[in-house]
Amino acid sequence: MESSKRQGPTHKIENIVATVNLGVELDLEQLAEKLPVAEYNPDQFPGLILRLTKPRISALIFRTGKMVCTGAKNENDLKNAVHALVKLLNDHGANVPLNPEVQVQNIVASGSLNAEVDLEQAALLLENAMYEPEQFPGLIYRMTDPRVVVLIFGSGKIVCTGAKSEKDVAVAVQQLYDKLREIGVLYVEEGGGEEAEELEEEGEEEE
Amino acid sequence: RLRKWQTRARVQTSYERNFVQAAQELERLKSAMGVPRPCVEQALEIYRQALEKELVRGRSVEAMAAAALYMACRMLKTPRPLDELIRFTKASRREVARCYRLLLRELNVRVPISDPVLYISRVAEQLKLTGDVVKTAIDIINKAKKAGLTAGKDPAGLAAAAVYIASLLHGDNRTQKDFAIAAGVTEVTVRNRYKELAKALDIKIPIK
DNA sequence: AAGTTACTTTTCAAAGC
DNA sequence: GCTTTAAAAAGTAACTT
Repeated sequence: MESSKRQGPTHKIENIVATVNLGVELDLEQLAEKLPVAEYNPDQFPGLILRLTKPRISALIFRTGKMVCTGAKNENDLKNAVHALVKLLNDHGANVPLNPEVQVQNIVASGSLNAEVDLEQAALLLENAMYEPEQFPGLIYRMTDPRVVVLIFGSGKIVCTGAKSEKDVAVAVQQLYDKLREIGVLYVEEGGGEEAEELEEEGEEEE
Repeated sequence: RLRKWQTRARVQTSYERNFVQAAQELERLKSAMGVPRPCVEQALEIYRQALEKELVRGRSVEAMAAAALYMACRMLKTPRPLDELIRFTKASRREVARCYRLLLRELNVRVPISDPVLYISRVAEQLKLTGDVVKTAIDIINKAKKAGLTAGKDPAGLAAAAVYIASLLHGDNRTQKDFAIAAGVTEVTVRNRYKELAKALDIKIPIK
């Protein structure tokens, strides 16, 4: 009589952080002057900030020719953004290679276990977990296998961060789901019809 | 003989001097906040362990002492909100929180999970409420836990709402703001938790 | 009281203080 | 350790209307 239509976990990549080595030293002052959209305050931060609008991707460009790209939601957008940035730099005095080396450093994904989680119980049963509702509503779980950190909320929604590949995210999310089911802290809505005791009279409150 | 004394003094300064500073700071916090003596003693023990494991390196005595006191109060079931502690320390909440996490990870101590019930007595005490109100509030919190309404919520906010509802049920007339201030949260939070609890637990509030 | 905006947590690289 | 970027989750806070 139990329909096993448990959806299982789902997830979506929200942000990819990658480093790019252009291999050439850059004159940030000159670039900042030619690119009015660029932000460059060396006193505040050594990198020049460029924001692309199509897919909203930001780049931090350094004197050494190294660059950090953030905001991409998939590797394809990331590649296109890097190409666009290279062209933009070359159109404004720089001379960088067309296909620089790109390394994904961090992937952030959001998702859902499609089941509510008893965070208090999970905190007691999981090894590397920290749950401090006074400071943050999510349970912080450090996974060692794929080395990632997952924020788990009572609603079953999760955030996986620290992954180096999309596969790591998928593996981590599935492993987390299996572990939480195993220790029995996942609950599907219907569950056992719990009661809500009555306490007093009826009426409306108004001030 | 002089060199021997200097050597001993040097050994003592690395450990003893820091410990004495922490003890003075904890004594100051106790007076300023009205923390029970057992909590200060427990905090001193935690601080001593932190010193032995060299966790105080590169950190301010104040931040580590505040973190130790926060942890001690929770271990002895008389929690004080971190934001309340922060008002009496020079250290930023960021560093105190960082020290607390370091102590949590490096010392093999078990700090009980924040329990809204432990904040009920504090709120009731400040507002001088009756034991019956406290009992009803605890009842409400226990039902809320069973109904899965407490996950991720600030225990102080839950306690404030539970005591507020209990007061209404017992005919007391205190404003939401009174409970919010007593619990150290905003009226908005008390109102949100109150509505949520009253609706989910189907509690009917009598018109006064 | 509703809306906004903003901050809490986690992750990661870059260069320099 | 800090500075800057991005992004999500859910809760709390601080303003404005």
